[in-house]
Amino acid sequence: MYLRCLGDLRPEQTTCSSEELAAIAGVNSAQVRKDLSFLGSQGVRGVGYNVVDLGRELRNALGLTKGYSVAIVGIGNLGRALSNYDGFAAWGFDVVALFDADVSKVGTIVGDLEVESMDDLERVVKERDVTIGIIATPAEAAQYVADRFTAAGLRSILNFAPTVLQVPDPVAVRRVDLSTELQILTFYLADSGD
Amino acid sequence: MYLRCLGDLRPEQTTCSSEELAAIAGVNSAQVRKDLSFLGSQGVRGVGYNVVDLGRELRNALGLTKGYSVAIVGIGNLGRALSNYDGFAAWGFDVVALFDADVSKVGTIVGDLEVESMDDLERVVKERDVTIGIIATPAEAAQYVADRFTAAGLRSILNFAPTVLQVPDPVAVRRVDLSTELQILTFYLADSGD
DNA sequence: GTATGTGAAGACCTTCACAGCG
DNA sequence: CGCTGTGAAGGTCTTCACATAC
Repeated sequence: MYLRCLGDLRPEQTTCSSEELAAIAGVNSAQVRKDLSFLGSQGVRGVGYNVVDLGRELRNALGLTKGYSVAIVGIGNLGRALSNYDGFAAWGFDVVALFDADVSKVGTIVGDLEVESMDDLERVVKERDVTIGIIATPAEAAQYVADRFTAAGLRSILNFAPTVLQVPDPVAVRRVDLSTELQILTFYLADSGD
Repeated sequence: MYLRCLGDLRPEQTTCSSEELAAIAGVNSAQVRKDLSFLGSQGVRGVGYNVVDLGRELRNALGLTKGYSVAIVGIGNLGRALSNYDGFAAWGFDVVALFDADVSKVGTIVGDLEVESMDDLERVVKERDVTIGIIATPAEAAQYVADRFTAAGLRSILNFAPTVLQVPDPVAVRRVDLSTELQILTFYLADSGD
């Protein structure tokens, strides 16, 4: 988030205070300093943080120094949108493979990639050095895909299916559940008497 | 999340323990009981929670008893995917309006809706009783759209643009940032020495 | 003077452990 | 006996406040 906020600054701005970052990120300035202190002492007292240095250190800590190859399973509306999402490339993420269980979709072209068969998942993951798998399938298929990803050696999964995945310990899963987000909003609506 | 987990149970299952829910949700069983105690005493000692009753109470607390109308601004890949997303309807969310600033998109049909002009936003929001706004625009436009939404009286915004929105107090914003999710995964990768 | 880095305090969230009820 | 509901304990995260450094 802080890395993104740095991008919101005017390009000519060389230095940035915790107060300023806090305002952009919408958090407390003490929070910013605590968080950034994780990187070691990057700031200069009386001045603030050097924008370029801080950006480099954040990228470093996040492991964004090299590119990552991403595979997407489930080429429905969401999978297609993710395949074409510019935001990934901007941060060094490269979508290198698309899969779908539906044989009628296999072979079709989405963006500049061909949809491939689930049969080839393990092979392709290895050949193209995929490190992150995205699940954009219906809920029923998600656990199966997660198992296949895990078997293929992936240790990072982004799950858009509305299910909690069971995965072995070294595998990290992030879940994005669109309906849940809306439900959380309606909770606030109900709470404020609407 | 618990509401979703209830849906994962076998249909004939009338009762469900906190232990069982915890396993499905991937959390501690004490957590489940604490969370559900927010609803008042719904469980029966020695037995568990009545699935139907618990579902009703959760729906109630979340304010999911009535339907909500949703408007989407920004009909790119993501906006289009969201327009067609089945998962919303299943929880009583009804996408009733699509907007885009690009005049060449205005008038085109996406799903069963026509993309409308930003000029009509306030009018349409009122006419169709929209309560939730989804922002699927580029980052640059997001704050402007949020301001328009706020001016139109919306108090719930789901933001897919990679920006922190500044909104007045009664407005609730949830942010879903796809790139950030991937970056969090790479942090774990870096952390575990990959 | 200004802004960081950080102990200490406070708020919040999670887990334990068990009394109490069906 | 089984499982909830919940005080108490234990964590973790956030904020305050100020010594410290430029």
